[in-house]
Amino acid sequence: MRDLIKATKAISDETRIRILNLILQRECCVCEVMQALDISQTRASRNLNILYEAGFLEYRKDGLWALYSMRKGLDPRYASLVNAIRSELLHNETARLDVERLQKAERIGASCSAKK
Amino acid sequence: MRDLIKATKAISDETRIRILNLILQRECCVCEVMQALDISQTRASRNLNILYEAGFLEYRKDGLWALYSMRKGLDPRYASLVNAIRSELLHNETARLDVERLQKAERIGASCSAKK
DNA sequence: CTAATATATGCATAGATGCGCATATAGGAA
DNA sequence: TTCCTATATGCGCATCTATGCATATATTAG
Repeated sequence: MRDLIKATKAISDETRIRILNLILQRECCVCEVMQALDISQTRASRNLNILYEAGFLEYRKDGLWALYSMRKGLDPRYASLVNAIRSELLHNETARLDVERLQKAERIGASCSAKK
Repeated sequence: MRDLIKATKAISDETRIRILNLILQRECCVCEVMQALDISQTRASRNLNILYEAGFLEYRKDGLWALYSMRKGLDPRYASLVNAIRSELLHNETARLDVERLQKAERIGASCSAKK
């Protein structure tokens, strides 16, 4: 019960739904998420961690980069939550634009957008 | 997006998951929910309304009683959320006891438990 | 009409949540 | 070592959430 509540809490937030949308496309690092959603580094990092803690994401380090991807072998219950999100996102304009910006994002960190 | 967030927020709460569990069994009035979960009238009424506003429940009045039931023709996205809950509840002891108490509950109102 | 009863709701409050700022941490480069 | 950079995190604050208490509303009985 606790886990299910944690999972549904995790996806009941617009920022995190948009992040899941990105990671459903491909593995992302924190700075790519920042750029694609145009949000702060803190916000990207914290929300990625919440999705990770809730059981949706895998995490690995590659040098300075923290890489998040969809967790393999997701519990069926969680999978149906992800499916609900997936079908929601199909016709969502914000989600489409986020993915578009993700394609242009570079794997450079917070300092880049800070220089703007 | 707003609707999906509203729906996932609605089910990311233990009280409301337990309420859904009852109503998945059968139509319930507020006082039956109070009795089965052993919670206050305010709490039962408010959480039922949140589930209703989120799109999970149907509402009808029968005399003094407010009757809530699962909404027919639930959007497929919502249905997969409900399925996640359903499979969670299958092996949940609290949920089992709640249903047991629901069977003993009587359609008498708040004053009953207030008299205790 | 009045009284009784089931439910809804305004208000106050404790606790949770989201996020920015500043800073800590960790890995790579020189 | 020292400097740079990507990410994580402590702290504070504004906002949201859940709930109890008291009361309002609505329906039925008499």
